Amino acid sequence: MDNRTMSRLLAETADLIEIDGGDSFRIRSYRRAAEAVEQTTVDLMTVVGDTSRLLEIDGIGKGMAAKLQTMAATGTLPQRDELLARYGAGVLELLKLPGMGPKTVALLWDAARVASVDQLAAAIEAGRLTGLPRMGAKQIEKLRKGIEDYQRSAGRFRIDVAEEAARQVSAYLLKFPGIQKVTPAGSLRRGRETVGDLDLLATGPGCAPDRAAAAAEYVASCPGIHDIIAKGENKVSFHTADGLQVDVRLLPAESYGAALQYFTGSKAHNVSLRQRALKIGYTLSEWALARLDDGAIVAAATEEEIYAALGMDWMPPELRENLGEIEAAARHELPRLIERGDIRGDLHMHTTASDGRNSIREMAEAAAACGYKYIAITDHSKNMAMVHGLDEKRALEEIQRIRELDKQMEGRVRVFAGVELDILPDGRLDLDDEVLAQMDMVIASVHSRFDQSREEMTVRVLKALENPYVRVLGHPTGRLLLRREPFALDMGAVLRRAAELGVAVEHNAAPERLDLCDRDLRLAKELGCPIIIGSDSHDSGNLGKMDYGVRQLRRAWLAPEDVLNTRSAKAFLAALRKRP
DNA sequence: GCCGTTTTCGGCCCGACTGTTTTCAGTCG
Repeated sequence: MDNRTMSRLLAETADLIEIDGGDSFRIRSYRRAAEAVEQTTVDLMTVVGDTSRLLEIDGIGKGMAAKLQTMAATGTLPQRDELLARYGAGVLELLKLPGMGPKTVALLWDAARVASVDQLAAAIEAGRLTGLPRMGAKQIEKLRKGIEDYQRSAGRFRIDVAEEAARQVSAYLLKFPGIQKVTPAGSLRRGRETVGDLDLLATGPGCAPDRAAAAAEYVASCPGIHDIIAKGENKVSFHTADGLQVDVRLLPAESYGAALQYFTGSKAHNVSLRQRALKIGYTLSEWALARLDDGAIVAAATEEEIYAALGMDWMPPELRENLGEIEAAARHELPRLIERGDIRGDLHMHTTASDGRNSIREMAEAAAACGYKYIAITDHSKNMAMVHGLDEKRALEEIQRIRELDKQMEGRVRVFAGVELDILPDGRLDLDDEVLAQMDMVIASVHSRFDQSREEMTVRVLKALENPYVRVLGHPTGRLLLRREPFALDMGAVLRRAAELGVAVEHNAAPERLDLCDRDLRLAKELGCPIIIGSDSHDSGNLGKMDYGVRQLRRAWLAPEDVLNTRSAKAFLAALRKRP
């Protein structure tokens, strides 16, 4: 059983205890443990026999350690099984409906024996909900709509999709005379690869408490709104046509910093920060940091002054996940995170030779315009027949063309010759070594066969790493965001071997991939595995999308020196050629 | 159920919005 499954079982147990009316602090403990298990870079299956290793993890005490051991041994958790037997598996899904919390689920189960989304829909149709406590006509209509939305919407949205929506709504908001500034908060600001809903914070003279009503009216008539979820004095929530929930908050300038801090989150970061505030006699809310005794405001206008009043440095939103950033900020030891401008070369791109839209020259010119000093052209190889992948002959021809163009660019941008190989199901590569020997950079990627088991996939990748010409492991998790599950792989074993061999692991920055999650990246750094980032551009207009991938690197606390392509072209090549 | 400059018991984050209330419970972020 992997960490993710253990985490899910713990989180579901928390939900079930909550429906069952259990102690709220115990529920919180399960949730905290679920998060800790999800975040840790330790593969719990390998240390589960050693209780002291489990207790080292924050949020895991004696009780949770025993539960982890039970799960590892039996594949299940008795508490969860017991509650599931009582309420049915459907109640967990019921909890995902908007406006549906544990109390309502319990009520529906007690009063109407509703235990799934389908049963709820049927109960509403049959009118069996009327007359129940807290179940007026409006509430029932809300549930009916909630079911519709739930069945329509896919859940989370890719960061680039959310960012485009944020750009459009912001542009509309800024046309209102009383709104001067709009900032996205929430998981978009923290740079998560997907966002559940979009938080936009607006401020300006028109957002003052006595004047915000007109602004709220204006927000509610934003073009493209599918339906309004809520409209208050300083908040308007709506769905866009494609199902993205947008929350717009109107805030006075004097508390903008407190609101920005609060709505950026994460939830775990905020809880931890508030506990810290209480310990030194302050209370923190979305309106201000204030003294507990007389309520006098200590800081509110900017994030910097709030963190400073708590004895901490301001920290980039990407770090705010309660993974040690609060302690580091208090010790004034926050890392200098990598930035987009630190990246000196883009190392993964395709041209018209395989499935790209532009020529080598066009890609090189676009890279120069982006400020890059070097690029690697890495078209697909022959096994990828559907994209006209290169066989040995064409690969050699392409190397020639790249060498010529490199000369013609006269050092404005160095152009390296590379290839994105396919790792065949048995671990062999699909081009001959004689050809690979002439490449500056060979990326080996898995492109097919998602039906292999975790063990088979691990063996396959480990075998490919042994080829001495392989310098980079490309999209090693096979993750395509929101489309299908990545293939299972023993990342610990793969990254450890890659580190031993000096093979770099690539974080693929294309927004639909972002295939190393921040946990994988933290693990790679811990194991000393070289890391590179590439845009996987198929289009010269795409190179700027590197930004999304860089934000994942920042979320994993990576500094410029942790990433190979922050180095000069020469130093980069030298690092790649370190392999014997 | 976890945790400790509050340390082995007694704490555990905070406010807005909604709908159904007639002073508040539930949900959300």
